[in-house]
Amino acid sequence: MGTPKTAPRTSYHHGDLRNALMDSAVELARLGGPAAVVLREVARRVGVSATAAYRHFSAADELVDEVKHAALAKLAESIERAVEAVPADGDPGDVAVARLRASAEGYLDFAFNETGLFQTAFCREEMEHPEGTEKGRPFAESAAFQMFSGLLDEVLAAGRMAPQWRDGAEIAGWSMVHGFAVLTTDGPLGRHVPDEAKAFIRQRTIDLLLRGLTATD
Amino acid sequence: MGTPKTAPRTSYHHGDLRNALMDSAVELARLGGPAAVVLREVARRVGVSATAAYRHFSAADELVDEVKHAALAKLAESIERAVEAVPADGDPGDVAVARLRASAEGYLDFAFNETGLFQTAFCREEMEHPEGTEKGRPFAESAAFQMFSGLLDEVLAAGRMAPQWRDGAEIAGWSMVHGFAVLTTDGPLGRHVPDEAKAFIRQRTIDLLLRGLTATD
DNA sequence: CACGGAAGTTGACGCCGTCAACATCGAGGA
DNA sequence: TCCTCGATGTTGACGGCGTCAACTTCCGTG
Repeated sequence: MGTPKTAPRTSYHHGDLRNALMDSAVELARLGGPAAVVLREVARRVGVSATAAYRHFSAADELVDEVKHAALAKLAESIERAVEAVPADGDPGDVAVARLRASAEGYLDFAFNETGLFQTAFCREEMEHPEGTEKGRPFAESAAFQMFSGLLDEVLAAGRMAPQWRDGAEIAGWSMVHGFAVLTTDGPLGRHVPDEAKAFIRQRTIDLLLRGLTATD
Repeated sequence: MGTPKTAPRTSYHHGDLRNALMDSAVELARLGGPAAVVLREVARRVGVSATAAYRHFSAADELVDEVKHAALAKLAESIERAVEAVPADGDPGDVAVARLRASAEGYLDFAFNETGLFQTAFCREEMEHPEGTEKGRPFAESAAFQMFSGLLDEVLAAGRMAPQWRDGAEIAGWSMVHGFAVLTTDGPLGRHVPDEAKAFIRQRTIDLLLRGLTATD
């Protein structure tokens, strides 16, 4: 525990402490989720006294919130990567649906491959962010949510979705993917379900979602 | 804080300390979620020294886990109540679908009305429970899950669901309802979405799920 | 070149979970 | 009847946590 990762610095001042603390905190979150982001441990790893962090963060919770938003950004990246990897040729409706599906896959890939960061991204917001700022902003304006919303618009425009089902579809769809991620990572399905079963129900869950969104009744 | 809730006891021994601690812990969880279940505070409220709890729980985490399972049981009750309230007359298919819908409503009612307990029910399992015991048992054998599974069987038997979609439907459906509950209680949708909007997307989410499950292709 | 403020340090406080050692009480055998 | 012994509580202490006040170091600017 608490092994310093960098050689002890030479000068009294660090020079880039804020970033160093963030990097260390993100690493801890990656390995152990939000609970692992412990101020004193973060400082220890950077080789600095615990209270030094207070020159850059108003409280430990603020540091966690920064990590949280970094994790959210990485999640958005994972989704975007998956969506962009879908070949754009072929029937526009098929492409739109494939891209939507890919967004769910990217979401779940991140949840499984970066479980600690995923948990941190959705842990309780500790600080109150002022209304106007980037972090106080409604989740509906976040990068990931906007992307998902755009993908649904594509599906609608391609005629693969009944217009009366468009409204609220972001949240309904998000709920399903997120719920599956939560239940199968830190949740009750995490430990007792073998991996191949998880892979099956993962596809099942996405299939069911797409079926609900694109059914033609 | 720390106001004792009962008159200071008269005898050296409490007599029913384990239950008293549990009640107090459940109350704290109800008000503040899993993080509010603090061993010293629980003991303080019961009017007993902190270490007395160690005669009944091996560690603080064990106490939290007990609360967790109590909360899970209450969730199952809420679902059951909602399902039983559905009138059983009319077309069997309609009844089966209505009961399935009611289970989702009962789930979400609990999440919104008892947010602290809901969060506690799904917080990370702190202790390792031995394989065979009631608490080490797979979630798939829990009361709530079994009930949900039975409701899906009813829908299938009533011919309102294509058989090839039955497999894995518990988890897919559970994911959607759970995801919505998580996102709108402690999650990012909790603070910024007004209540009437929540009510709309709540129905939307359930509708989408039922549509996916019962669509006739 | 002095000097003022930004960026680190030390030491302390109260909170937490936990342990070891001690105190109290009630049930059951001598 | 009394004695004892195990179950159940208590006290005091330890280390770890977040945080504050007071002090120190160093760099950029006038």
